[in-house]
Amino acid sequence: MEKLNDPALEHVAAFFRAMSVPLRLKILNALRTGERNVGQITTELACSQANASKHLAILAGSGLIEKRQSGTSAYYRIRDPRIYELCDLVCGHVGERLGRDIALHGMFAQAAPAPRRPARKAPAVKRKRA
Amino acid sequence: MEKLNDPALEHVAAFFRAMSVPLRLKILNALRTGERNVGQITTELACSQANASKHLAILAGSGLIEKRQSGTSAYYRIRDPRIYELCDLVCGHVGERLGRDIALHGMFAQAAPAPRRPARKAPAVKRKRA
DNA sequence: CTATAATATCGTTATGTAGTGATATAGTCA
DNA sequence: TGACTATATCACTACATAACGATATTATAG
Repeated sequence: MEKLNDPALEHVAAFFRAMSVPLRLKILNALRTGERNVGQITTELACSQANASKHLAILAGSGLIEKRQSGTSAYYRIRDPRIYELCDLVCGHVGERLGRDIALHGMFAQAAPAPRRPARKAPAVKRKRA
Repeated sequence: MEKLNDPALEHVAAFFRAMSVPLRLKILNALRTGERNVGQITTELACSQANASKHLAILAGSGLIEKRQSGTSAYYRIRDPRIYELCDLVCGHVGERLGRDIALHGMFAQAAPAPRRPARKAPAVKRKRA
């Protein structure tokens, strides 16, 4: 990594950015056991169809997953299972760091770091933001 | 990673987020050969002191680096060198993907993905944003 | 062609954040 | 003590983007 020029570094950063959203990690996780279409992801992860579609597109654009169209359905699958090695590496690392005494798959549910609030609260006020 | 609850997933995502900014990758890279103080980072990476300080703080907050105060200087160092294994893994992955024919440390400078524009263009217009 | 179903996309809002210049804070030395 | 140095922090702007609801697009079935 030492010898990377700026565009290359941007690609590496973009890769990490693709993995930096919980819902996308959940999607990758769901694809562990095989390909899924958008509807299945929407159901399994209990998110909106629009959101699932968007994040799947982002993951595909980042080269993490691949799309296969079949009729009106779009099936997505992991492009390279080595991604999971990476995830597990990070999980181990993170697990070590926070809660040296708490197992990673246990529940360290006390210290949620900024729970990603749900956005959109006021219905429509047309730019009030004073 | 399969068994992670939401707070844990957020931590993993936060880890990836910390690595998702080119300047921060450069900082980690600069720390490969040993600890550096803020001034050295500022000089080596040709960035502003404020920016260097901020990103160092972010990396420290994410647990990727550690701070050691010495007089007026603040020295930062890598907390766990295994980070670099991870970086190299990703670099290899990214390198494979874009430009199967171009070496990673070579120059694939043609396809810069969103060059991260410099922000701040107009000096001050006081909320015009119509 | 029409209806239906599955996805993708659009317009919106709220929020996060990288970078900047200016300033505050703290340690060192005369 | 005051000047100097190193770092941290502040206020700000520009921009990116996650989530939403609504709509457009596309393919299949009848």
